[in-house]
This record gives sequence, C-alpha cells and structure tokens, in this order.
Amino acid sequence: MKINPADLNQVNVLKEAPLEDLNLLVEKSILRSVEEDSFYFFQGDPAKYAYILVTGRVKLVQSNPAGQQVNLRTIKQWEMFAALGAIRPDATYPVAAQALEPSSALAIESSLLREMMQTRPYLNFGLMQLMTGYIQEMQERYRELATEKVERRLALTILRLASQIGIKSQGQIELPLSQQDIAEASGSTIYTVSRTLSEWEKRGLIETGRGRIVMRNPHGLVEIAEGAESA
Amino acid sequence: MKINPADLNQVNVLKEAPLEDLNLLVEKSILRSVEEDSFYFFQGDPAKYAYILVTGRVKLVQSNPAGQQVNLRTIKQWEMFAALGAIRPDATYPVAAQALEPSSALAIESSLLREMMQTRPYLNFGLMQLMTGYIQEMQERYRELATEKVERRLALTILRLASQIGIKSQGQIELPLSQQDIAEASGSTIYTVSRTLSEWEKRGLIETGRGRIVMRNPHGLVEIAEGAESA
DNA sequence: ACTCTTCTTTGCTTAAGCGCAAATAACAGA
DNA sequence: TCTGTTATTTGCGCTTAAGCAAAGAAGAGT
Repeated sequence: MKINPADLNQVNVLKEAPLEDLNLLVEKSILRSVEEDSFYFFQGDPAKYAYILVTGRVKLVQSNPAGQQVNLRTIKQWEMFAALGAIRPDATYPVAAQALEPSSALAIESSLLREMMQTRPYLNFGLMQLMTGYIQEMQERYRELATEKVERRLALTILRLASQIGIKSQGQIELPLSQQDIAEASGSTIYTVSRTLSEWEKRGLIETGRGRIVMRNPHGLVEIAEGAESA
Repeated sequence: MKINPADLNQVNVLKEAPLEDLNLLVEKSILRSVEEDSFYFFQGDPAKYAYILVTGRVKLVQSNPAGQQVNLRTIKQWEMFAALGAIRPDATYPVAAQALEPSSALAIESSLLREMMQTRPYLNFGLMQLMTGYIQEMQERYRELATEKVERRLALTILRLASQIGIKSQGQIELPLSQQDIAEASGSTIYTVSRTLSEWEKRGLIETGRGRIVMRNPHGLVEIAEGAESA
C-alpha cells in the first residue's frame, strides 16, 4: 500500500504541516502492518519509533507485574501514538500497543521527529496540544476511578469512548469494543460490565452484541454519568 | 520579598534558560503570597497564569461534582505548576491549587509564556519533559488504582511522594503530610490509611506523627509495593 | 496552664463488586 | 451446515475496604 502524503494533514499534530514535511515523513518512514491482536510494541521496549495509524484500530494498554491490564487509550485512524518516546532520547514505551483489528501504521523514527522539532514550531505546538489533552483526560479518569461507583464510571467510560472512537451508523453511535475492552478501560471486570450493560439494555439505553455496543439513548447515559441514582 | 532571577535556574523547565530570560520573567511577573489552606486558583478558573513556587508547598486537587477530591500532585519549591494553561489560549484550570502551608509563588502570565515559547527551544523542550513525566505518572497511578489493592497502593503512593517531596533529616526521609492528604493521593479513606499505617508502624516500617510520616525502613515498603503478601 | 480545634485511632456494620463456575450464545472457518 | 473457539451471561459466595460513631491524642493560641 502507498500513502498519499497529503492525507497526513488529517493527523491532528500535523494539521499545519507544509506538504514538504509530509513528504519527508512518508519518505523516511516505514509502513508497518500488524494483524489482529498482535503488537506494534511492548511495554518496556526502547521507544525507537512514533506511529501514525493509517488503518484499523489500536489500543494502548499497561500491565502490572501480575499481568492484569488496563486500557489507557484507543487509537483510531490518523491519530499519532507513542510520540512521547520522541521527547526523551533514551525512553522506553510505558505502554504496549495492540491491534484491535488488522491495521497498519506509519513508523517514524523518534530521532527524526526530535530533529524536526528543532526547527518547526507547529510540531512543538501540536505535540503539546496532544499531551495536555492526555494529561487532562488521565487526571479526570483517575479522579473518576477514585471517587465514582462502577455504574457511573462505566457510563462515563462509554461516553468518552463514543466520542473518541464511536462510529456513526444510521443516526446511532456504535462502539466496536468487547466487554473485556470496556472492563479494562473503566477499571472493572467483565462480570460487572456484563451485568450493568444487560440492565441498561433492559432499560432501552443501549443495545449490545458480540463485540459491539450501540447507543440507543445517549442522554440516558449522560444522566447516569452525572449522578441520577438508578431507580 | 525579592526574587533573585538566578534562582530560577533551579526550576527544571528553566534549567537552560539564559539569565536575560530569567530577568524578563521576574520583571514581568507578580509574586503572590497565599496563606495556609487558601487557593492560588480554583478548578474552572480561566488559566491566566502559570506559577513557579518560591516558598512553601502546594497541592493540586481535583473535585468531582459531589465535592470529593483527589490529590493529583504536590508541588515543592522551584517547581512550575499550572503551565498547561499556557498551551491552549482559552483554557481553564482543570485542577485547583491549594497551599499546604504559607507559601509564595511567581505568577507568570500565560500569554507571556506562550510568546516566549515561539522563540526559545529550551522552553518547549523543558515543558515537554515536564508533560511527558506527568503523563507517565498519571498512567501508572491510574493502573495502580485499577489493579492494586489498597495496601500496595498506599506503599506505592508513599514511596512516590517520598521521592517527590520527601525531606531528608538525619538520614531518614520524612513526609510532611496528613493522613487526609495520603488518603486523597492514594484514592482511599482516612480510616483505611490510619489502620494501614498503624500496622506498618507496629512492624517498624515507619513512624507516624500528627501530620508527618517518617520512613524507618524504605526497603520494607518497597517489598509491600512490589507484592510480598503481608504475613 | 487551659481550651478549642483538628487529626488520628478503633470497633462495628455494611454495601459494592470481584471472581469462580458453569451455562449459553455468537461467530469463524472449513 | 457443522464444529471449535471465543464472548457473554448469571447464580452464588466472599472479601475488601468504605464509612459511621465516638473516643483519644496532639497542637495552636490565649
């Protein structure tokens, strides 16, 4: 497959990049394809590349020593990920990147990115925007995990994921994620997720299927997220 | 009180700043003093200033709608805080900054910082280093909260705080924080914190006092943090 | 030295949700 | 269409730690 450099303007960080920079990036980078469930990199690997996702979906996960994992973020097309490694010269990835479906991504050498940052203000700004967004989101999620009960956290998680990677189909938003993914993203378990989603389905808020969730009544979810006690 | 511009080199982000920039910063900024328990700013205020803490200690807290709060970070002397607001022109503070003790900080206009970033690579780099550090820490803490039991999380929290704001006195590290603070930093409650610390004190790992914790046996804490089940 | 306030401790109760086990359902590939 | 695999559901028991209440301890200020 070939990448059209101009497409890279869809990447948030590269919104303001001149075409010659996009050409440079495509030329100097490698396109990696990764099959479902395989990894772009593992937690602890030297952070040699930053990536731009070209097709498919990827999740960033972090594991504890016992192997339990949490989903920190789900990446969709034309999102940049693993860019933080480019900041510190000898960094290792603090997370692993696993493909949720067959996918491909442009692998950019961290050193190239670092070099480009020296002379391109738009790149610095773009990366900082990305980072501040991450920080704020993580701070919120941390607070939610510390202070909110599971049901509300689940609603918040699903709403957040819907805005980040939701797919609109015939007026409804669909979330192509398994309950396992939801559990790992919300800091809960598949059992509790299943029970809660079933309950919501009965109430007509959502519709569930194997590996997907369709939002029937987003407003109802917002109400749960914001604190209406369930009857 | 007067600030000696040269002192600002102790600020991580400004390690490589030339003296003229430090002069500029001091000249264009205001020194704000804030008494114990008062706030530099509240969550949701327009992010008009970034700060450099000159004396005292400050905590960054985030509250949920019900008013429960979590401690996201404790700031010590010569640390920069609230710098993220400088990135996005119309940002509001996502956290509140409350003084843990009488303190003073240099208030730098966000717009000034933003201007300076245009032409000073060291500033961009310094801020990015700061941000990547935040992101990694928040990701870790999020994972800990999602996957670890309270005792281990408490050990991890205390070790982390010790490295960030611990005070060395006669060979031992002291943490000048109340149990309330620890609870809010670890995502637990004062009751559980009290019980756990008492237990640790019995085992000789720490020494507690009103508003402070002295680490007697850091290695023992590391063992708990890394997973040795308590006997 | 005394008082008031704030922080810490501890017993007790309880709710939330984890997690095993086993059944059922959905889908993929041949 | 059949079969094997993977995802979801549900009953049930159990653990963890939250949270109330009340007592005790440590400081701060006068």
